[in-house]
Amino acid sequence: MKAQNPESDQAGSPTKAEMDILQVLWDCGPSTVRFVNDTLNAQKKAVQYTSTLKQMQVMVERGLLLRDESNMKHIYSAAIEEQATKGLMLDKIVDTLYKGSPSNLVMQLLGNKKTSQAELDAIRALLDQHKDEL
Amino acid sequence: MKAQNPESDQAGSPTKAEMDILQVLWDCGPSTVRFVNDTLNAQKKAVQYTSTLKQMQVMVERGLLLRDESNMKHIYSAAIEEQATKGLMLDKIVDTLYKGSPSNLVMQLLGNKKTSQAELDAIRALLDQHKDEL
DNA sequence: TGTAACGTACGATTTTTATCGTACCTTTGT
DNA sequence: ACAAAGGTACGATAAAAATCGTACGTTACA
Repeated sequence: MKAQNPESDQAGSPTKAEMDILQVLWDCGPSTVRFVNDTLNAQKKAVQYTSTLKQMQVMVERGLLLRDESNMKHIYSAAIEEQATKGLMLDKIVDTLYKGSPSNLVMQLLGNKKTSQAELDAIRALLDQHKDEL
Repeated sequence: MKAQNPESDQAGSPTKAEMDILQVLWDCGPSTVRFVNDTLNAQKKAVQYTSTLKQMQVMVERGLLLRDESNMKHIYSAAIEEQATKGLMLDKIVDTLYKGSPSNLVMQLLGNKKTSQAELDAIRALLDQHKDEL
């Protein structure tokens, strides 16, 4: 049986467009549709105001956003944590692309020409730091 | 102007369903639709034979698969490299989720409870090995 | 030889995501 | 009072991705 109450459903992974919106809210905090739309357009995403509005309304239904309607200009905010959300998405990537093994992913990263020396050093530092915490 | 010849187009990122099919071909080598479909179903993906067939036909059009029609049972094979393809997908993840910084991604991985001690050790070993190669 | 098993072709449809137009409400300045 | 500016609601539609049914061809073999 399907859940009666959509509100209580587990929010599925955000789609691409949804992630763009969430990122703005994570970066800038609770905002109006106007602000989010302007930000997206400033970021080279040409999109109509009503499209963004609609997306955000849908996202409220999906449980991805919260909406404060006490003012005429509704204020939207992310209903899910940035790190937790990205963590889940990364988990899925690790599972589907790297047989569930994070080290396989790191191997890919190391072999990737795009990963700069500075980044490699940073990764190493992270590992060392993490080691100390054990 | 749009390319006249779809064959020559750059294959866009594979979709979810397409990745499932590609993975089978990467793992098992050139195969028939029947084999791919059986494999998917054995992996808990309930999907009809004709659906898989259609997908694979579309993927040939998209340049993701090659097809040998010399036999009645066509033999399909991946037209793109596994590592290269996954590398591109990972790049996109790094860009959109981690501001283009691989170390940010690794940080997430380290903080992730799902990453076992053994995995952490493996990652460290990779780093050490990589260091030696410099 | 004819029928069951197994293949491909291909259109149609469903589902999911994304985009937009139009109607209409509220605030503000004149 | 009312027009302009700026909001929201909501249905329609487009675009993308995924699924499937049906028609039809070929092979194996009883």
